[in-house]
Amino acid sequence: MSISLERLGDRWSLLVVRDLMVRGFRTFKEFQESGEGIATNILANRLRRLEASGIITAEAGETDARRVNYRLTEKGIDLAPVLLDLLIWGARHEETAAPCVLIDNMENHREQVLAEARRRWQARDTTPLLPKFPPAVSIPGSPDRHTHGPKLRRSEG
Amino acid sequence: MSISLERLGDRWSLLVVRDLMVRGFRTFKEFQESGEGIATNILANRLRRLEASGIITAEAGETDARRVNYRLTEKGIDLAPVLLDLLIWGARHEETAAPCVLIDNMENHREQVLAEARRRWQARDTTPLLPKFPPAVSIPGSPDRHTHGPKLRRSEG
DNA sequence: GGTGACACTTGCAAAGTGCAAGTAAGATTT
DNA sequence: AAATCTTACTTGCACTTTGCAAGTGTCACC
Repeated sequence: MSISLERLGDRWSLLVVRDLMVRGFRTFKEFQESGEGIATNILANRLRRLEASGIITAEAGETDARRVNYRLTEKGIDLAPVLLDLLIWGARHEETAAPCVLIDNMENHREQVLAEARRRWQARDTTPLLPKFPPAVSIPGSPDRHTHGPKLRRSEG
Repeated sequence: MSISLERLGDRWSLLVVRDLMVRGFRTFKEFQESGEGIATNILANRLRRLEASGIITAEAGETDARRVNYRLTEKGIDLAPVLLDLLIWGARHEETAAPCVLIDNMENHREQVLAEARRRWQARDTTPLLPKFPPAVSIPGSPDRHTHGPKLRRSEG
């Protein structure tokens, strides 16, 4: 586990992976403007490190050669469970923009969410897995639940 | 998720949480001598930050007042899934000391491993969840599988 | 062939980190 | 009760990493 933290144990690396995975980012500019406020030199450095670790790949754009398209490797997409758990943890214990329903959804349909993330990766489908935020992610084949109201957290009693 | 990384996004914080959770550490000295090589000032700083974030608590030892016993809070033990996934990811994709069987065990009995971690936390049971390494963790009520031989990783084909 | 977009570099100040040494307070030994 | 030891830190200092602003090189489009 300490080796994992050697690769990912900083403020930015996992955010880059997340943006690739759930927000469908592919280019330097998208990361830069994502609102997280990562400095360009750090971003460049992290992209290189992630590439060196085999977590992402970089390839020149087809239509526009200036563009560099970053993409998760299999090793990278295998980080999905970590990201999901971090998201759930943050939503449960910190102030977050993420609505309860969405989190519940992710906790209850964990395997489906992960499968969907992997599917999109494989299909090169860059539709964001998580929307801006209000609308809940809809898992194909899972019954929709109502969209409002705070819910008791699992382990609060 | 970015809030999660604000709390835990560095080289050491999650290692401290892990040592509390699976190695049964409780004191400053144990962390210091754990072999990971954390500097004492950084350790002190991280313990304070984790405490400020409500992830751990510090209380004076009962028999020896010099001793400070650190303990995970509920918020802290809720990081168990993150740690488990990081461990599994590292074992699958990086060189690790952890034997395949142990990892398989953890992947296949995820919920049981997490339940066991929580149980020990609740019971203040500081027996390490993960042994030194060779012996595999035995989950109560789960059939033992044979202990040797490399196994195919799930997503390698 | 000039302009602008994109993906970076570079320079520099500020913050964070690692190491060695020191300190304070409680326990233990004599 | 004085000396010593343990534990949990803090301090000082060199070094590294980060953040911000500005600059550079390459390509596409007009």
